[in-house]
Amino acid sequence: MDKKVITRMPPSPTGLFHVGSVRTALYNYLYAKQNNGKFILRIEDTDKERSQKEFENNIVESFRWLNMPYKEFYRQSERTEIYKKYLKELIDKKLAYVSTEEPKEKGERGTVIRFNNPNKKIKFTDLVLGEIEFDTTDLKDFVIAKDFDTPLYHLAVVVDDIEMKVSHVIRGQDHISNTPRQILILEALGGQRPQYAHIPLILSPDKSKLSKRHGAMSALEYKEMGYLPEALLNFLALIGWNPGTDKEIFTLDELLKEFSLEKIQKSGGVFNVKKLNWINKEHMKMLSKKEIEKNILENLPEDYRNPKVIPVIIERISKWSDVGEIVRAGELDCFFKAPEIVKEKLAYKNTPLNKISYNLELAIKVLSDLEENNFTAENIKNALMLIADNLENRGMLLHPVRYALSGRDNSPDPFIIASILGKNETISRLQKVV
RNA sequence: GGCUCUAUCGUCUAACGGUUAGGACGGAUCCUUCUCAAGGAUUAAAUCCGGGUUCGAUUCCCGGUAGAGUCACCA
Repeated sequence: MDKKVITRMPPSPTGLFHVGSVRTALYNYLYAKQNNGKFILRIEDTDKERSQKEFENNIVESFRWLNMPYKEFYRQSERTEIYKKYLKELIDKKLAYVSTEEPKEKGERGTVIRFNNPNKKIKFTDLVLGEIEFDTTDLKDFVIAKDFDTPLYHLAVVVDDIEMKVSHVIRGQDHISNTPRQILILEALGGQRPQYAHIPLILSPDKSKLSKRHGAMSALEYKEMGYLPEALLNFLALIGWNPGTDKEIFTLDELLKEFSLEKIQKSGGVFNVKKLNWINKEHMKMLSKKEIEKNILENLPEDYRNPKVIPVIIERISKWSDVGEIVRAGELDCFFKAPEIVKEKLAYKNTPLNKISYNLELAIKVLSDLEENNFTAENIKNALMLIADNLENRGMLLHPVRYALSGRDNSPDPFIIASILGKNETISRLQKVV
């Protein structure tokens, strides 16, 4: 009978929950859930100085946004008595000792509790990296607690993993050198060794560990930027893992089906925002019309909230905050107010202006013949193309019409713009220009 | 520097020891209504170096080199 799979995510609330941790959490979550196991969130706040409630809130909120529910929640700061019990046991068995020493730095104490290092070789099999061996001699008798009420990281982690019956420790490779220390404590306590899986780090474009100066780091910043949580998860999952097939777009459910520890990469992967944007766009395409509409409208300034412009916007964005960018760039202005027209820009290549204005009058004529309720992009296109195709170049008609309506060098095509503006406004803008 | 780990296109990656080394993002070119966007097509682009083992190494072994992580009374 296999033991129950229990995984955990142990962030310390000393900063905003960042994307590297999101991926670690995701792998832990997926592995537990696909094995009918249990996923635990454990706040590692033993450092009273650096831990802050607002960061804990940020962690919890991140999990909520990402839709990764955990079955149990713990705070190490509430478990002091438990650590104390184990600490005493260690000391009773002479596996640790109270050490009185000269403080080397300010803030250091005169007495601390040190682990009695047996100075041996520790070997373990990592699920990602394979066999790994460390000589723990150079670790010396490391400190495991400042006093009985102030346990330090390694002690707290090991005690909790024993108490919570954690079966798989899935964490970043930056923790690999912590593993021998923790195994030492684990053995002293007589606990059962979990399986270790040290996953590759997420790197900055310069290949160093991801850091703040390379852009957004915290999970919730991606929420602010209007990324979809499932897309972020999809993207992160693919750094350091792949299904072995060509499939790249995954919902959380699909990830749950396909994820496996065996296919995790050994070396670090660079965080590539362009790929994130592409993945996010693919996820946006899976959204219902209603959801898309709601999100775009929310990101539009109030006087720009016309549902008609949604089709124009959706094909130009890869995340919701891009809506604001488009507005700021003035790309939507022509739908809401008459543009400023520069006469010289009206001409297509070197077509003389009198020829242009003649073509424009032709356009006004056919558009006037269209019924108000038939004024669709499709019908406008048909009507205008009839004229344009008889010209030596379609641009001789299409360009001035588009420019007259938009006042921009680059814009959506004239048919879409006209259909959004409506018959009256379209014709009035064209007439004004003529 | 010590310890540990890693090494395929710019990036993420695929390839029972035998493939024209495949896919995706990004790039370039072209097409699709003048421009933009979206879409489609095409294309450039990689096995770190040197030895072994083998009939045959991207793949296995060794050595270099390069990179990363870590060396707290933080986690």
